[in-house]
Amino acid sequence: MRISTKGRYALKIMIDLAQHDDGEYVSLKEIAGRQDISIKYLEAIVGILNKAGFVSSQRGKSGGYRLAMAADKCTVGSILKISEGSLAPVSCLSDEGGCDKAGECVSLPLWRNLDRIVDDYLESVTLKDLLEMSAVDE
Amino acid sequence: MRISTKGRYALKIMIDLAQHDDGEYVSLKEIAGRQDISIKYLEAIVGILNKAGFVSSQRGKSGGYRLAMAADKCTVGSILKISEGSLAPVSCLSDEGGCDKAGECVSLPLWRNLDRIVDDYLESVTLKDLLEMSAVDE
DNA sequence: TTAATTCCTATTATTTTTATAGGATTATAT
DNA sequence: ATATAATCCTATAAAAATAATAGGAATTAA
Repeated sequence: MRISTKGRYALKIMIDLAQHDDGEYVSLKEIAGRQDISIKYLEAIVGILNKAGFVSSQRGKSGGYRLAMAADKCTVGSILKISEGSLAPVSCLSDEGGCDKAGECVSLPLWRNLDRIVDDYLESVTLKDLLEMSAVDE
Repeated sequence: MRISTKGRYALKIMIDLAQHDDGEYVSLKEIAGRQDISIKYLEAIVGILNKAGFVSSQRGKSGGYRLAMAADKCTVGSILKISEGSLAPVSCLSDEGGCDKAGECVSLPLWRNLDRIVDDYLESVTLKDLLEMSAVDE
């Protein structure tokens, strides 16, 4: 049930951009330094976020990325689903068509419920929520 | 966030044993036939369940396995945690010591909550629940 | 025009997953 | 007793997914 580095780093990128959301573009170099992840790997992950319209980018000198939406409109679930591909606990929930034994599968209702519970929670949390949660501790 | 075949097959084994829980031992050959999984792979997985005390075994001719506890006392969560090793969404929740940046990690509370939500649900469902859920459909 | 940045396509290394193989051991049924 | 059918044990291997790295092209601000 692990979230891969793709999802975790995608979330870190989005959090970092939310923390530095002042209209300026933030370069991957800065994010890489703060989050201790290689620029090259970040490039691959932020590319997904960019194509999906979660961030907007500016090429060239003093370019970088910034959030394409307000931090309180961006759910953690949407970020993780885009970066991980799917959050479904079993492939028959995400693959088209699903399993041919779905009708008789005793465990399928369990996976469906689990999937819904996870999705409900992750869609209920926004980037803003995360920042506020951790700000309380300071 | 996938459950591997180890966890899924472990659950299938337990469900199969619950469905044939009449005091007799059920052989892996029977389970393999019904669930369409190779005997050899089942051996590896049922070994984990056996060591953990989830099933009891009988060697030799007409041997096999049976549930070591009542189906309504056995939670899906316990089966998946034993077979998968851990259900934690990030390693810092399951590895000892965790991450050295835990104090400043903005995402950690999220992972903690997710872990608790998943665990709460999976621990609330027993093998008996699964059988009853699917029996309704018939 | 230079420097800094994103963007793009490959490639590679590592780890995890998903098994399979072969035989030793054990207990039942005949 | 003995053949048979099962679990049990250790090792190996194939495949897939994960986790990056590399090199350079394109772009843009200073």
